[in-house]
Amino acid sequence: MVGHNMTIPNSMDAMLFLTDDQLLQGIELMYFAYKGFTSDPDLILQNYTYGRAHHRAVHFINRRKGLKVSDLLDILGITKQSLNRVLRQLINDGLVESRMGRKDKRERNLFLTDDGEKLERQLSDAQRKRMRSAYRAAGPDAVMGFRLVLEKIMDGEILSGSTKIKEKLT
Amino acid sequence: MVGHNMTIPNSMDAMLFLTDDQLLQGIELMYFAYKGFTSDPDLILQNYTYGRAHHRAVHFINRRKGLKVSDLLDILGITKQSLNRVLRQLINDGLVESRMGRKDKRERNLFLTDDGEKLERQLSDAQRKRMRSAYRAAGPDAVMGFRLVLEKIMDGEILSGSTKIKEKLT
DNA sequence: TAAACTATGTCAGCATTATTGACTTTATAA
DNA sequence: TTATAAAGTCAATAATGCTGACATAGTTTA
Repeated sequence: MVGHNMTIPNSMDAMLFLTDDQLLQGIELMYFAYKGFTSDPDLILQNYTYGRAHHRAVHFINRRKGLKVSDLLDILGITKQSLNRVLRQLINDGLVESRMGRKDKRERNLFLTDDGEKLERQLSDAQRKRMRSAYRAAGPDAVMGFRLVLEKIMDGEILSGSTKIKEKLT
Repeated sequence: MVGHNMTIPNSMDAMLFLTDDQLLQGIELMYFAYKGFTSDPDLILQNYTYGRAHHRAVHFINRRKGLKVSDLLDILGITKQSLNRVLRQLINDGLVESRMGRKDKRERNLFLTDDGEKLERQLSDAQRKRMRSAYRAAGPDAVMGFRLVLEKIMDGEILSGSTKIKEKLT
């Protein structure tokens, strides 16, 4: 008897990595790895009045210096009301600077201040340290596979969401 | 000039996958892939009064049928008060059954009811579908690398947290 | 130029999911 | 029998998301 949600392997050897159990293991791996992935920055953030949402904002402002508010909204995929709360705190606390657009004065370009860069580095150092040791332990070939699978997992998301994200990533 | 947070490659070829930029790309990849990874179940859950926390509970009760409440707490890494709210709803709604332990009557063993299994399958189908197509597109070697890197990312987390999780995973 | 649209910001209210702390009930162990 | 353990509960609080409504300034278009 084959349940309706069971994968039926056509060629056993080639499809073994696609059995339901393999997929469920991958799903749990994603869950636990993501937990580990965020745990170091989360610990650091406890010393501040900031949370994960602040980390994300700071990360992407650092990576795409001078990006517009609307760009950040597209990247994060949240509402402007949600982002605004976070951004307002960061700006009031002097970690982020919001400069009026030069071409279009309605736009605001976002930058990290020196203090903002300090926090970004602190968070990034912790997260990169874990990634580096994982990459090193797994080796270059594994890293290629890791990246490839993650890109494929993203793919559907990007198509169904904002198409601009892919450009922003690279 | 080399900043204090720059990786200094010893042998250029071998270390290229460990540059700060490569690591930051990996970090963003994790972020976006996780978003995609949760997006399908999240959509389904909007038709119910449930959220991601319910999904997790249902997933692990299905995967480790009859597990104790304390096991679930260890796996999820949340407080019993947080879990209790979610579990109470699932039990009241008839998706989860809580049976008194046979050896130790203080313990409660958790099971999905038929309705619980129905929901689990619905959520799991969506998530596995995305994983399957990603795995298929990336190929078996990439999947091996993917799994290896995720395990390494987890490692630190497990050591610093509940050691029992690793047993529970396999 | 006047009207429509765009980018940003803000207020208020609400939902989900997490936290801490205090306490109860029941059952097992010392 | 007293101490410990597993589970459940109440109350208060926090972070982060949402919707809806609205304001202000600047740009486009008719």
